[in-house]
Amino acid sequence: MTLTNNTFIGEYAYSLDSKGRVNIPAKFRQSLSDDNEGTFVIARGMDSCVWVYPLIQWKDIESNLRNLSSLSKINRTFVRNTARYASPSTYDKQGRITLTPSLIDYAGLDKDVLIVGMVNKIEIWNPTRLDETDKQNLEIDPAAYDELAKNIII
Amino acid sequence: MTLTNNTFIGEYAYSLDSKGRVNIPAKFRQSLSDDNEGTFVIARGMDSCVWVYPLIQWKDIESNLRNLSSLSKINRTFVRNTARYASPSTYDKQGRITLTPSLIDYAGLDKDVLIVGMVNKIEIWNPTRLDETDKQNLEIDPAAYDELAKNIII
DNA sequence: TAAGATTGTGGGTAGTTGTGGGTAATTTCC
DNA sequence: GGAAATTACCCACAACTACCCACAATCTTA
Repeated sequence: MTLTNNTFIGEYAYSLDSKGRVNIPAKFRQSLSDDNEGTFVIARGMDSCVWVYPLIQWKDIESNLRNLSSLSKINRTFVRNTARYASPSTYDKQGRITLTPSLIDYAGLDKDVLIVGMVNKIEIWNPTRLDETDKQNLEIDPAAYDELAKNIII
Repeated sequence: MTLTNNTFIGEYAYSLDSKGRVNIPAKFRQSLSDDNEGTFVIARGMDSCVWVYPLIQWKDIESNLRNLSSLSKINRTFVRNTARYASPSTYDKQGRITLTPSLIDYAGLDKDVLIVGMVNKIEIWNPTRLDETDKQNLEIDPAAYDELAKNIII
């Protein structure tokens, strides 16, 4: 069964090898539309994880960044922080992408990693860090959930 | 994998040699469209770094500058500061461009440099200075940053 | 249940990339 | 016009990356 294109759900426990490669779950690869040419863009997540975008999704972000004038300091900072840690990565014949040392370090990745579908992108986590993040998020203000409920129907 | 033409993302730690040459990352060179004829224009960045534009991108900037009337003092200052330190540089067989002593001095470049993709241009930094700039930018008004992020879905 | 196909993981090899230095051509200055 | 200094071009090497092959475990299908 193939879901909508470029849509990722589910969780997978995979491993990062000595060369910095991680497998992209077969289901995710099948969901990736052909115009991505087997390519993702990896970047720093806002939590301490790696974000993996389909190439065409990233191109949208890129074209938004391109329209920000560098005369404004805040624009420069924003573009730099977003683009700096991003890098394209095409999966190999075995279905793996290669992560950059910088991102492996940022997300604190070790051998065991958790791959999480986030609908329009993918997250790669150190399982321990995800646990910790989960615990912190239990303390979320219930009012924030109410705010969210206005925007989404479940 | 070829991304969009003349688009640069990612971060690279390279070195400036005794002749003032820096390598342009292979991925950046591959992204450069043929009509640039292997040429970049280097200029003073607005932060303390060197800006590197693809030639055709620079030509756009030039034509914008051309349209600024010299009747206004700020226009004159801006045009002068932009044009004054700019100079074209074609990469050699090894993929390196040569920087001018003036720009090396302005950006405080030493042996180790950091090359940052800024989507439509490239920045060359002294790593120490970039760290300092990063720290200063943490004090940026978070509201302004959020405002910016709101318009770009990441 | 058995055979075949698919999926995740590990490692070897050849080509590419970054870096240093040498030589020839060009420019500058006296 | 000639010498010195600068610039541009070329070669060589080491490190790294991307590609390829192999195998084991799992899932699918007959």
